[in-house]
Amino acid sequence: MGSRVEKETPLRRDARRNREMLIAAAREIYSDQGVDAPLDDIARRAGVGSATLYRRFAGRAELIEAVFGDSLRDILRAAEEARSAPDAWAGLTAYLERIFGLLAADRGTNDLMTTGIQGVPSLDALRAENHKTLDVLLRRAQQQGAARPDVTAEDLQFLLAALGRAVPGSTVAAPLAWRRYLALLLDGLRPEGSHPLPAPSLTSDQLGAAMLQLGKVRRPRTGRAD
Amino acid sequence: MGSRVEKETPLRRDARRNREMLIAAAREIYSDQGVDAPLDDIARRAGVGSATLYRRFAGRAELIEAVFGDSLRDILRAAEEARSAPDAWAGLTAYLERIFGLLAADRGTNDLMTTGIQGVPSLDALRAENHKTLDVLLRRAQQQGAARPDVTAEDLQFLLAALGRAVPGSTVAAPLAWRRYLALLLDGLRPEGSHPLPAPSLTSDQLGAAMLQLGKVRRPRTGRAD
DNA sequence: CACTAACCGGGGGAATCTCTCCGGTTAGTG
DNA sequence: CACTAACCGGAGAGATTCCCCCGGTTAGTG
Repeated sequence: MGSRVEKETPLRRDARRNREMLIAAAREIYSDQGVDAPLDDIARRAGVGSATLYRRFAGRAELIEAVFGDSLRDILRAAEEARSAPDAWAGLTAYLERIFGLLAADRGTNDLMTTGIQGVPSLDALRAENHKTLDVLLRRAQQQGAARPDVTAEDLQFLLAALGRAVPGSTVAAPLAWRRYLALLLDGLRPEGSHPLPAPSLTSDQLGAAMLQLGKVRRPRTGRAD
Repeated sequence: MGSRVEKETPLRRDARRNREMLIAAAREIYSDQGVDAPLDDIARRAGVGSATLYRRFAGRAELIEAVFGDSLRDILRAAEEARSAPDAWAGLTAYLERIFGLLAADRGTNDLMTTGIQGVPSLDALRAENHKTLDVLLRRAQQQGAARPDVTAEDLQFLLAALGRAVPGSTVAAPLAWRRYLALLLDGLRPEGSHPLPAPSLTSDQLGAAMLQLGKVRRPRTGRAD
């Protein structure tokens, strides 16, 4: 993986152009179909052969990194910013609303944030930042009496992934339905009328394992002969 | 798809035996891997050729029906029973706990109840009964002041599917973690400290479409969505 | 115990997807 | 404008999975 010196051999103009076309095509297709979309589809959409795709990117993870690197960095910055809200609950709400908006708008971003995709450096950074943000805001909200004290950042991450994963389904018919479910989730996090939670929260490692599983869902086929 | 069952031609003994072996094998494999497991795997586990499987069952849906018919009928009865609880909230809680227990224990049942698999008659009956149960219990709980008035049965079904879909992931590392998340969800449904919900609830049709999407991870056929 | 309709498993075609090989083409330079 | 290293796309190998065809086998009957 050590191709740290790409600068000394600049790509020829046609190669560079194809690389851009591939990234643009991947961005569109990922947005519609998610990051599991066939790589051949992406190559075709870019108007190049599949060999060219594999020549420019070692595999799916590297293409994802190229496509989402920038937008993930944007989210990262938003997370950092959210942490500075004086009213922690308001900050948490705004942050989650922003995240859900992204999950609803782009299937690829959704896959990235709700499953345990491995091998994308920017994604690891985002996950760490996301955890930190939720942890900080939740703790502060708890101190401020706005959030129930027995809920953890891992709980929030799990629920975010679980709900987020379902969002694209509802988005087809009702683009803004996610607001309703996020509001319901948030109300469950408030201290008023809360009942003690059973079972311990997931550990960070357990959460990672759970999210890895979330991605491994293959589609059930039921009607084959149509 | 008129599969008029001809009871007048009873299966030969070897054929009947193979049929039972196939159902038993499918039950085990579905439980581990979900209902999208390769049919060839099931045939191999049953010790027969794949042709035998296709000879006994028209396709995946018919095998699912044969495997889960009985257990689905059990759930159906439990639903009917839950509706008669005097304390609607207690009934609702008990019902959801029962459902989540099943979703956590069996991946096949999970697929059946959290996605929009088509072509399985028992499943359609179960979905109808499930909706009715949630609707009745929720309304009664609202009248009794135990549930917030602005939540609908469709909301509950959506959240049930969304959370249920994520349960198997957490089950690997922490078998009882789902209790925690169900408790959190339930607290969000209580009237104390609830805030008005934005956006309208999904309609029944929209919910159906959303659940259909939950199962589909990959793109449809060549070209358009079906 | 012989007969035959029903049954059986393996093998293979078709579709899909990942990744590589190879002969032809082109960008950039002297 | 000629040269060549870099680049290109199509074709295809290999894997996976659904589904059916075909020649051999067996359960049940007279």
